[in-house]
Amino acid sequence: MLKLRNTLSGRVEEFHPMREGEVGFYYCGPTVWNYGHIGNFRSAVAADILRRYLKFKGFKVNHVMNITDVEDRIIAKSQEAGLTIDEYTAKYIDALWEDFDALGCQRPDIVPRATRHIPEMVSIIEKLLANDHAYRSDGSIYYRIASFPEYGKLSKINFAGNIAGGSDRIDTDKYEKEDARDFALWKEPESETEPAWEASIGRGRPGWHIECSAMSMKYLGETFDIHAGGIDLVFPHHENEIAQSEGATGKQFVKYWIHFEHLKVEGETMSKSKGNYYTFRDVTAKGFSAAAIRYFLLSVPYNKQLNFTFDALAGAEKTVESLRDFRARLSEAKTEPGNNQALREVAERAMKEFEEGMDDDLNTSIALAAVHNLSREVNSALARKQVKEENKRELLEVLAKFDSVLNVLGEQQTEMLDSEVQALIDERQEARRRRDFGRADEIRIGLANQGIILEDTKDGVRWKRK
RNA sequence: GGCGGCGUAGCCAAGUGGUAAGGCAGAGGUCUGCAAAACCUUUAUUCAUCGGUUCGAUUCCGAUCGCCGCCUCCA
Repeated sequence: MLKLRNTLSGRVEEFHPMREGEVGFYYCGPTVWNYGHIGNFRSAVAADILRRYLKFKGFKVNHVMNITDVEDRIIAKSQEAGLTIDEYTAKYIDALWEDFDALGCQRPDIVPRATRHIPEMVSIIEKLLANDHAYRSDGSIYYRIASFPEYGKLSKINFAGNIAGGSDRIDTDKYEKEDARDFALWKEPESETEPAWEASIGRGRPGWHIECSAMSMKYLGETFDIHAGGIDLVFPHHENEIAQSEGATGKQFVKYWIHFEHLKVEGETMSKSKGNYYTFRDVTAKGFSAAAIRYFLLSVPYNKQLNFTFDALAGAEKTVESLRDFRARLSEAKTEPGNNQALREVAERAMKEFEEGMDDDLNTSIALAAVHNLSREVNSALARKQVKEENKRELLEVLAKFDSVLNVLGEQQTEMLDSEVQALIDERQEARRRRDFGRADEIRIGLANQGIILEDTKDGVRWKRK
């Protein structure tokens, strides 16, 4: 039974979807203007693991991920560049999909964009105006937080001694609001050139929060199962989504709120001024593989802060390589017919431990320990020729099942060596038979320089690309 | 100032009121012509510090120190 920590209750709860066998899953993805830093991908990979594990458990997942493209900073930057919103965001969105693919994150089923859902947002704002959850002021429309007593139920923020009381970070004079906490649903354009839409509620553009209410409810219904995102979105973004959605429909908006913890870099906050701000592409440019980055990012449960260091990443690189070697070794192993009962039990236990770990609020550390234990025990059995045909088939299935969630093993190498290289390998085997080790080593070193690593085993020569 | 999280071996870290998972790195060994890979053994008398509760605490409580996050659009 899958259990998840629900930010709403603050507890780990059993997960039961509203509809048998089917899950509505909305993930607040990265914003375009700040896209690409390695922290974005901790969240993206965590969302991917959650989605993949739901499928592992047999659920059909309707996965929606938004890309915010109407937001003050995007508008400012696109105007600076003299571009439309679509022109400005296009290259970031392309880069986002490239990086998603590289990291093995499945693309969502639906990727709605705010600019394409203005009527849906306007419709919610009309409802909120009609039932007094919203008011007009100075050409803009604001949400009246005083009208929604449950406001704060997600973030548990204490407004008495905080925002309402006058945190010095709130500029109360900036807007004509009834209450400093109230937030914009619809903003009047400040200039002629600013992007704006004509609507029944007036000419303007949406506030940041309304898009997620509109788009998630459009594709997943007024109440849906899981809404996920980075922990920094808890307040105000998700809190405001609840106020908007529940204010408009009178129904519970989301059953399970899941929030992904942040990444630290070398024990500190990642920031440009500290010089420890890395994008995914910075890291791959240093020679680390996307698979290793994915492995590292998922190696610690999503609800824990993870400390990003290059030492740890180098470790992840080795770990992924050895898991890939393990799968290759197993699938290439020459086995005899039959079934070794002890190994059947090893496979069953690994599957059980993997699933128990993942069921416990997606504890990937436990799940990976199960994978490593399996790898060690099976490698040991392989060395002793104890793996039979049935075991091999079953163990490869178990590995494939694990990797349907983890997705770090990648495609299996099916490539054939070209005849020239194969001839060298044959020549080396012949040289070894003659005990001409000078020639044998010469060939091995030569091929290594071409990126082909040879390993001598009892069953012959294995090769792999470095 | 308000609220929350964390501090476990060289590094990344899981975890629990009953005596410290897993990975990387290190050491020794097996195998090998030598490697590589793999396997075996080994690496924290101890879980930031100081108190308290308890038969027993790394785990619960309190204090202290350090780090991180949210409190305006930052995953």
